[in-house]
Amino acid sequence: MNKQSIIRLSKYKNTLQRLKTLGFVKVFSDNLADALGIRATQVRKDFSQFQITGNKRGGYNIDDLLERILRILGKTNLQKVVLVGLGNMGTALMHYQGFEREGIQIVAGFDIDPAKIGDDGRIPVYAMDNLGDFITKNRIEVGVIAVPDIAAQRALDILVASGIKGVLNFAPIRLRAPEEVPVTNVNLVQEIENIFCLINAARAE
Amino acid sequence: MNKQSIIRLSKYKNTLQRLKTLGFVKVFSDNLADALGIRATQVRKDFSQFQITGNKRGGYNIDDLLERILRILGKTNLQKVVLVGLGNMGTALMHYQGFEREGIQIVAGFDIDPAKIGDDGRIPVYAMDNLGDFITKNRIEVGVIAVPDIAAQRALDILVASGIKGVLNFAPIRLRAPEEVPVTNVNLVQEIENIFCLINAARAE
DNA sequence: TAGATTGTTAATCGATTAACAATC
DNA sequence: TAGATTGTTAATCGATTAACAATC
Repeated sequence: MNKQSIIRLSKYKNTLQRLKTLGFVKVFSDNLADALGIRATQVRKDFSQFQITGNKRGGYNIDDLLERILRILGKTNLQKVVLVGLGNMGTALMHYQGFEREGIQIVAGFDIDPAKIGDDGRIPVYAMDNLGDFITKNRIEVGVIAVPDIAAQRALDILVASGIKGVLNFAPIRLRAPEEVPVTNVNLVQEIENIFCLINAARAE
Repeated sequence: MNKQSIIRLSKYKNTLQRLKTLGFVKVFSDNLADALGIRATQVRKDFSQFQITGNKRGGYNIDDLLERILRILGKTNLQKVVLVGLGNMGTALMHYQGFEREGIQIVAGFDIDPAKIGDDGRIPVYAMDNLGDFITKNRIEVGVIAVPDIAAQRALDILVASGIKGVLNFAPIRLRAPEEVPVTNVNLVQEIENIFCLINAARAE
């Protein structure tokens, strides 16, 4: 229901998976709160929202808890995404190991540059013309946009028209999407600007 | 004062720069609100917080407004940053054009891998051993961490010990830093997980 | 039982928005 | 002047936290 709590859900998951490798069997709201730097009440409130219950006195069973969270996060299956745009950022994302490790698979890349099209044996790269069809045929739910600003809205329109359900956008521009298609923006220039701004603000105090 | 309003400040800046290229001379709180998808009162409240005033009836002069905002954002000078870790993400950031365009300059990269050390004529890459000295000597204020999880805390410690003022961290791990050094995290796996989660939540409703 | 932990209700806090006086 | 827009105060909203009853 609440976007913040969904983000925390993903963090609980990571913490739980680590605790599990350490041999932990149960966990208390207090433990998770410490790990995330929040309050224990918040943890219990979050779980309450998703109808996750624990045992008074006994905390939460990690296996049960993880299963519930993974189901809520939609992680019971492999999560397939397509990548649109193979510039610097796109290429880095393509090679980034972290996704596979978390059950996220980039199944195909798309670019207008013919030189980038082909299959190096890992992830195939197709021409932009094939984007719509690919999404429809393979029922892809999530697309990542890593094209230049000017091409971003066009890319999004194709994704939406082909039935995409959600988008992660790296182009530093506000995209127009129908309400039912969530678009999350990652703007790296802005992130760095914010840090300088925080530094400046601290200096001014 | 408020982190949200600082982030918006950066967005106002982008919008204003675009309006300026279109030949606009003045702008109303309503215009900026539309551009950011927020309310006009919020825009005026933000400006009020930073002691930016406009003209009743006449809106805000774009040049004046931009100058004020750029000063608050610390954009009067070139913003120098160092990049620690030249894996996929680090390399992509190194080649990303968007920073230079906004007055952000990656002045050096650092990596443990000797094969990555050198100077291709654009941005020099040094051994990790030189990181601390470089920051101190060049009075670098912001560092970007793009090393693997396990190396991230160590990298941060060096940055902090050398007097860094703020950090952007791509390692998917919570780093411990002194309170006065803001650390902003970008976690791409988490961003994609959140999208899937939003999709799932929508389906459940 | 005594102590510890959950789950929920009520209070608090902070950020956004509505309302409106000031004024160009 | 009439109309439009700013700047601020007060109301609202949503999210976090404190308090505490339930109970293992």
